[in-house]
Amino acid sequence: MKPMKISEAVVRRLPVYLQVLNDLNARDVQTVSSQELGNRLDLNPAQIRKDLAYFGDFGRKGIGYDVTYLIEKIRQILKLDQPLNVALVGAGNLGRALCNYNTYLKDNMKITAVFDVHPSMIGSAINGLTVLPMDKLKETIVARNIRIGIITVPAVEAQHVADQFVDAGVDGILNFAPTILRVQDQVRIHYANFTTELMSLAYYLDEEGEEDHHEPDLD
Amino acid sequence: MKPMKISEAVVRRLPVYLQVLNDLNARDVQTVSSQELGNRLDLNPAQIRKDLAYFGDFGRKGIGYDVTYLIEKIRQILKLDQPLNVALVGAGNLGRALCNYNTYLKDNMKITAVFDVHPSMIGSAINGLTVLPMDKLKETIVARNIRIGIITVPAVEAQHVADQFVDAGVDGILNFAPTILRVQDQVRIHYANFTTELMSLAYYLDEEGEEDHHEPDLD
DNA sequence: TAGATTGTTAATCGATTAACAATC
DNA sequence: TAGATTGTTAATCGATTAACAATC
Repeated sequence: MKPMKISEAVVRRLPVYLQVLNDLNARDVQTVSSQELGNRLDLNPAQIRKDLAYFGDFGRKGIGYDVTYLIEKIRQILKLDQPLNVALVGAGNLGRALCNYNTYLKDNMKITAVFDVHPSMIGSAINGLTVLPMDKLKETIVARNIRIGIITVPAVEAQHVADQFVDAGVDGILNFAPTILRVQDQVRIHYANFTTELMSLAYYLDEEGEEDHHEPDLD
Repeated sequence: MKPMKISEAVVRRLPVYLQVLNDLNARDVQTVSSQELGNRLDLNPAQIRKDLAYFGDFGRKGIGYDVTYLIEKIRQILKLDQPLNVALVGAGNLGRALCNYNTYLKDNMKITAVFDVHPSMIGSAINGLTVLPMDKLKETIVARNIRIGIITVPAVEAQHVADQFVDAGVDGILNFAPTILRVQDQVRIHYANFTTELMSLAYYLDEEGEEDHHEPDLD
């Protein structure tokens, strides 16, 4: 257990490594080098080695990394080797889509409670879960040991939901609403906002065209 | 038109500035300082000023930034002042949720075509759009001047869909499938993967607890 | 004028990359 | 042994922040 501070950039790359490793594993690849991983991810091999070395000596000089072993190790680092209960507020289109994605069962992360403010929603079932009213939020989160809250309500309601999550004692929030949330420092917030993503993508349209995009006619 | 290279970090902050500015605008705030924006976003005011100064002199010394003017300018920078047509492949739960989010009409970005491989889906309507078969993809993208493709299919199909998007001539792809895509360099790919987001969030659980989280009993 | 706040330069900080001894 | 590849140190690169003259 090294007391070294790991940068957020490193932590964000770990799930991506895991993604590629799972893919290699599914194709029965036994061993992979940082070079090979770098190719697949458009990342510098030295960076990958350095990232992994923060957490231990997972590779073998002259050989590379054992795929299944590295998967196991990264899963441990990300705490995916133990169950993680998640609650979701907002049983609209997006919320329901996420609930149905409980494919990530294999990663031990599971949405175990769904809430909504709308009386018409309450009591309906989504992928085996009954939608609960907001006044059951705190007791459910405590009783089911829920650590993370997902917010899929409209932007105007998001802060209010966040406050209730924090009050109920969650440690992290994943916010899909297009708004900034203010919470106590010890609660971590990640944003998953596709509008933002789409906007930054829009910036780059034609951007490369300004350099040398004079397509030679190939007829 | 300065020939300066803008870093990706800067571009990714612009939509977030826009979010906050729209919020201020909705509450009839006329003017905002970098200090105030920094407070709301947990960002250094100097960074905000520097980010904006890459694109022009939008502020007034001693006063701050005019909210509506800055919104207009950022929208121009992100090319949100002109229509941007988007196509989506994968009319499952998530795909339908995104189509129904065409709230972002006000930003001129609009999903104008939806495709799916499953015959059972084809012909059905989602938020006014008819789901089309994949063999109509290229002609539709060309005909409707679609610049961006959204992928909401399972991971194993994602690369194939990406190839078709690239072949049809899109400039950017927003990929929701949990897999890395390989495309020609001039096509830009952004990833919107909540599993990844959830995993990196999981890493931080209890992390702050190791520092000094000895909650003083307050009874 | 005094106070506030920008745009920008210089200083600092941190992250990425190159290079290489260790070793499989 | 020769070739490959790690883990790690040092060098480089780039991004963030501090500081301040300009000016509203």
